[in-house]
Amino acid sequence: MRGADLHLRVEAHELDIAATLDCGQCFRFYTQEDGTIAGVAFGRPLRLMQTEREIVFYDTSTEEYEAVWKRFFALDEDYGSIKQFLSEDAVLKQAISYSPGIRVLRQDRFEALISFIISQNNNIPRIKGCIERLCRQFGNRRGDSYSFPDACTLAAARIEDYRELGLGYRDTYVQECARMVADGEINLAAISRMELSDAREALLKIKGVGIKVAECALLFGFHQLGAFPVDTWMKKALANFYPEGFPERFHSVAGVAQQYLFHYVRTSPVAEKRLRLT
DNA sequence: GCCCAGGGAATCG
DNA sequence: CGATTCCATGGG
Repeated sequence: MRGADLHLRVEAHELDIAATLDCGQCFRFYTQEDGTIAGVAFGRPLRLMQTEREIVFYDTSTEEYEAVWKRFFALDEDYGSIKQFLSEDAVLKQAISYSPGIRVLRQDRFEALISFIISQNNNIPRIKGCIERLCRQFGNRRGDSYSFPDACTLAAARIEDYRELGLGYRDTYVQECARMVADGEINLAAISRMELSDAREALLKIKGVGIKVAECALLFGFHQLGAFPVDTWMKKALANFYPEGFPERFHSVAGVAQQYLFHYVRTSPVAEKRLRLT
């Protein structure tokens, strides 16, 4: 049963799907040879195309858009206000103007948690490959691709079945985390309702989840915009731009700021030069 | 062969 | 407490 193509009038500075889906917060979207971007989220395949004035959602419906994609892309949030607030800081203003269409996605919490366990001491292209193989092995077919597997499936799978995926030592972390979720030892729904500090504490009980992975899961999977992941890139950025520490007044949306900064220092040639100065 | 990649656990002072 | 060290894997 095919849906229609939905044309959404959005300017690129409000939502840039290429930057948003390729700035290290999600790992399941790829740019195709025809220029469209395709991937899977919440078990639903999606193919997109962006022009100057609109984004085309192929083969979907207004119902699916309202129920799933609007929320996934945070199009129900006022990013104008957030960006205006963060732009009070000169460095953030620069990072935001470099890629103003980035938004923090609302991803599935289990998928985000497992994905960022896999991300540790790993690079983005290889993380994407690992997750793709995980989905092919344990997920369900959805058109041309596969859904992200659920906790029960990952918990029940044998460790030998993980080995060919190339996760390295992280495979036991993934299996054990899935088991804790499947058994109810970790209640992700309950963590969703917690305040940030309690949610952090809860996630840190999972083996393979340290501070950085917890912050990523909270920001990208639990939509805690105050979560603030610091990886090797962010360490460089903070040392160069904020030697006195990141401004406290941005704490409520520090994660959003982090994502603009992360993308900026990772991909901007200008930022790269500035980072070399110290 | 080396180093690095959106780090974390185990161990040691 | 902080600081090492080891952990699999692939690309540059």
